[in-house]
Amino acid sequence: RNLLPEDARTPPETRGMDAKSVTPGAVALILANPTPESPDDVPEIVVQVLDLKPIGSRFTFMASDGEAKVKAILSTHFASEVHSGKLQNLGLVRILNYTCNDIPQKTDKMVIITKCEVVSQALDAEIKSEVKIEEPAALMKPKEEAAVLSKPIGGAPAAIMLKPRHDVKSASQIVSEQRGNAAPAARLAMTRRVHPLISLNPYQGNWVIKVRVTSKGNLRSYRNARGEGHVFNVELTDEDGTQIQATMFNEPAKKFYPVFELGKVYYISKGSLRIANKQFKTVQNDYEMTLNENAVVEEAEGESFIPPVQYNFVKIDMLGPYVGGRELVDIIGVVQSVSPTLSIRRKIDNESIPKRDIVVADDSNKTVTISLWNDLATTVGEELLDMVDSAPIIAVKSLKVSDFQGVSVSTVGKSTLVINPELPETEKLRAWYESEGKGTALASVGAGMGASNAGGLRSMYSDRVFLSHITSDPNLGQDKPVFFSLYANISNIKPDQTMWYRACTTCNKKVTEALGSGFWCEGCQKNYEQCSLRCTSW
DNA sequence: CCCCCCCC
Repeated sequence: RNLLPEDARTPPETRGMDAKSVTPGAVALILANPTPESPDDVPEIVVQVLDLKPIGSRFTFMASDGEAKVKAILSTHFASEVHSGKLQNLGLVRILNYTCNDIPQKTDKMVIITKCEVVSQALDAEIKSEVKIEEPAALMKPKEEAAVLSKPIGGAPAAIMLKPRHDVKSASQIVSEQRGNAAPAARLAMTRRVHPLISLNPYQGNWVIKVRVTSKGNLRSYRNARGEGHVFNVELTDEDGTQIQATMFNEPAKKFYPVFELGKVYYISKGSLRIANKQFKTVQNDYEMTLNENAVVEEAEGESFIPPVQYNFVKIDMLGPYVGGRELVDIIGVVQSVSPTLSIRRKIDNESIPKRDIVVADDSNKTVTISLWNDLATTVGEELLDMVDSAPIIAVKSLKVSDFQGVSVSTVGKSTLVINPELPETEKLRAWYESEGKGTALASVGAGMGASNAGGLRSMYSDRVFLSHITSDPNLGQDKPVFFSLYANISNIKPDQTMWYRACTTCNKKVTEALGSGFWCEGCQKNYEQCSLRCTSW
């Protein structure tokens, strides 16, 4: 392990906002010490930010010391610094902790910055040093690192002496030592450095992560064309807030199901990573993890707590694009009504499942029906029924959006519901409800669509339209009416070739709007309150 | 390798 001697480091008290330039040789310093154990092992490193750009929810840039450059990626939690304008392109940042993403057979190194501070906002130009240096020490193989001597560059520390590390113990080492009876494999894993989740990749398997179980799925069995088996998923979150989904199959699924507990913290090693299928992604990570029988999972004791749930609330009037999709949504709203519990018989196996419908409203001035299932229907639903008169606010995580009644939502196995959550949104909603919502007759988000579609084509979004209960499916032919809803991109609909008209829900013939209300159907010779929307071509 | 999640 490569470390700077104490006197080569800049004392923390001199690390201020006063640095006006980069640390000469900074890139070489980083690459010579690719995985510092803690911020104490990181010398003064100030780099200039070049080519700052977003990649997904994160930002990358080229970290420049005026001479050499290295690709850098900022942990997700620095995104706000960029958005706020504090961290700017051409600005200076002091790197306080980092880890290098070491992909074998790849020459381009990447520094993952886990801690940094802004030293200066954008300078006028890119800093370019006149000094030429030779190959950075970085290109050496790990075994050769032990005796690196860095070159004196400008005003940089004269010599970078390296010493074996024995002075700083990582938390995992301490835990490891306290647990002398751990399995040898586990103990070995523990003595290694804890990697930030963001640094993991499919090409390098030698890591240990320290993560909290922030979602635990059921141990399910499945049967399909490829065979049958058992499967079990967890969502893991590290201290940077990076998340990954881990999957176990068959024996490992059974083995680890009782090991992983919601809210507990674990050291994990010897898992494998693969590119996550975008279609089924439940967390923000390009990769997903598989744990097989060789995986090492060790609880970090004394660190258990139920983490604050991270919500991504969708306003009720914005549920449309999620209809029929796989993406689950979170909703926060005021409970307006709670139905009795019903027993629903599942078609596939005749099993009875308790269900309860509740109606919630939010400050988009819309309501939506939420179907609660199982425990959420019985226990939680009963609690809601008891307090419905006080208009409780609920936060529901992981809801499936369907087109029933135009738009409605339903809990799934992993859904959670919190009554009167301590969130800023709760206060906002309460204020809205008291001042406005309570005294207003709010419409269901699905009203005017679905069975009660009387309004024709509704354009809710700039790039798409919501069509509900179209009575002709172009795949089935005009004469075979079906009922379905969809969101279609406007670009897929050719306005000049498309005729929209209102059709009778009974005979599917064109109807005319009746005087007063409803629709007159010539075919039925009857007045209807509802009609459907039909299109003659796609 | 799952990715289903119930009923109208």
